[in-house]
Amino acid sequence: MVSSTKKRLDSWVGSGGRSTRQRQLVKVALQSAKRPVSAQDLFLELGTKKEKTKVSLATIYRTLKGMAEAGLADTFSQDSGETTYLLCDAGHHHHLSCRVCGNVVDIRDCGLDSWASRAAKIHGYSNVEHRVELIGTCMRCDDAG
Amino acid sequence: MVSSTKKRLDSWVGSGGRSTRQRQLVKVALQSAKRPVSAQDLFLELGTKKEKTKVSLATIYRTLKGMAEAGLADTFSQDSGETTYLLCDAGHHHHLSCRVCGNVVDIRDCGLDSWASRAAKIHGYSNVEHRVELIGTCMRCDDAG
DNA sequence: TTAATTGCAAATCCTTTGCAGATTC
DNA sequence: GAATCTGCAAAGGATTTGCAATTAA
Repeated sequence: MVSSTKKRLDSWVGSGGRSTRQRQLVKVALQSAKRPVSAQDLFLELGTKKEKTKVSLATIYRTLKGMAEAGLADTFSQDSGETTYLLCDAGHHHHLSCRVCGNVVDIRDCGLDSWASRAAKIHGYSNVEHRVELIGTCMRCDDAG
Repeated sequence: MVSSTKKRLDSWVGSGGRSTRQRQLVKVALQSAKRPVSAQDLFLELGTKKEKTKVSLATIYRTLKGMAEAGLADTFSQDSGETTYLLCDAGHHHHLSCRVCGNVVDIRDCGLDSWASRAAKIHGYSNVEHRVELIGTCMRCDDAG
């Protein structure tokens, strides 16, 4: 189980946000991740590098939250209770992730709107949004396994 | 955002589990809920009733977790961080919930398997599962609003 | 009887916050 | 220089766990 959300609020990075060493580090680290990562993950990663890349956990939490609220990242709730983040571009899309390695690819043009409306209408629900997650095995892991 | 899972493990209620006052109370309370409820919700609800229906928070957590693992309940991760539970029957299904009142109805026969496989194949993923959430406004809330 | 279960309180884990000092614009 | 950040440590909130007492079978 895992779920994602996206809010759209251009406070923060969009307007008024300042460019600091730590925010750059977090953004870059997030960009190079191919799968959702948690604040703790980034904290370890950044803290390990020999250079002066250390960023406090509090700042990482604040930065990730800000990016999510700005719509720059999608969030996922892991079963463990922690929240993970993945850089993503705007617009409606879903995620297809590998059950083995965790890699995620975006699915655009899902084409499920009419299906969703129909399904909802049957139960008397209107104004439907849908959220989909696909979990499979990616080619590489399939070959390896 | 909100997500659900279901594991299937017949430990617990299925085999070896004992029938206790507190487990009955939790089950009944869950049955009468039309929407996902948290351990805290049930704790308050049970603790409020005048009769001797009080169950400790720890037991409620343990019971809910057990029911989820036994496949008797679906779990949802709220944005707030808490986990909510909803009684559900077995088999593949999705949830359509009302964004206003939270009521949930099950969607069976989703018919999205081939759609999902196709979408996954395009990206080289095999063996796909899909998870869907529909969020709309139910008839009653639509009229009221 | 006896292994399973409960309650309570302490312990975890993840995340948020208050605040003083460091920074960016 | 002023409004924003950052870091640290303390605070929070949800959930889990250790353990002695209780209870179902």
